[in-house]
Amino acid sequence: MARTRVAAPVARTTASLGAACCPSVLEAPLEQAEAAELAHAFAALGDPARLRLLSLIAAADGAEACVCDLVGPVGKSQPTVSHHLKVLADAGLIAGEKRGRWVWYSIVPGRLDQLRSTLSA
Amino acid sequence: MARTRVAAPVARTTASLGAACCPSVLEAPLEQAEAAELAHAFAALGDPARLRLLSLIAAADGAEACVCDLVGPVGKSQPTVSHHLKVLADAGLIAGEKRGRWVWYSIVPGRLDQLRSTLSA
DNA sequence: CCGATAGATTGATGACTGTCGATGAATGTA
DNA sequence: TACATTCATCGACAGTCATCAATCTATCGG
Repeated sequence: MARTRVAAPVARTTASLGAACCPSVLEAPLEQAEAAELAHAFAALGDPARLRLLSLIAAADGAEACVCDLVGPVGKSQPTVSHHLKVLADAGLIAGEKRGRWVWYSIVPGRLDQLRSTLSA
Repeated sequence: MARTRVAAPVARTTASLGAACCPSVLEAPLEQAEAAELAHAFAALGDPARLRLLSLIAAADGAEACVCDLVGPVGKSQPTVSHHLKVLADAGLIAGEKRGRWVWYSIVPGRLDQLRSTLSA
């Protein structure tokens, strides 16, 4: 791998979250705002291309990937991939870090756990 | 009275259930078909009204609710609520059972767990 | 500087989605 | 039978979304 990895992509801001951070869908009726926030995140997962991007990033070497490594495998044009990455980033699921000419995307730790916890009773 | 649920998710005490049922987003790159199937389910969760419907059903007495009990709280018209319930049912998240004049919707056990498991590493 | 590369942004387009009023099909009640 | 209730379906409309070609910005190598 010719590209040099410099630093750990993301600094964990908090310890392990997931349980007490966010409302559960099953425990009590959701407020409008809670539902809107959650729906925004799940909608980001509601596209096959974005799920594949997530899994490609997670499975990549060092758990990070640049856009150029994703365009081919996901089978979409570069602007489309860039768009989907932006949607995922806006939902807090991934984060990009520019290093040289490349932008390295990695999965935001804890965010998926957060969503996962909202699906348990 | 109490719904005669099918004998689906019972003897799965080994490991957290769902571990072997469906692909994880984070473990290996998803195939197109897997991604499409998962995205369909997450897309169903990607709407505030549907999340609220889920939580209303889960929190209802007996964990089931008829449409007439949902229209008011969710704040949408009856056809719209009916539409959202259909989307949730098509995603396998809820199931409806007609009893008399009412259709009682309940959350399909295990389906949310299944989705939840795809979000863990 | 110059050309090449990585990636984001813009603009256009076709498809899909959420929404509601009107209507239809079942079911229960007087 | 006639009427009311419950819910699904239909038709229409406005808004959003996924997609790509073209373009723009930033970075690197010479």
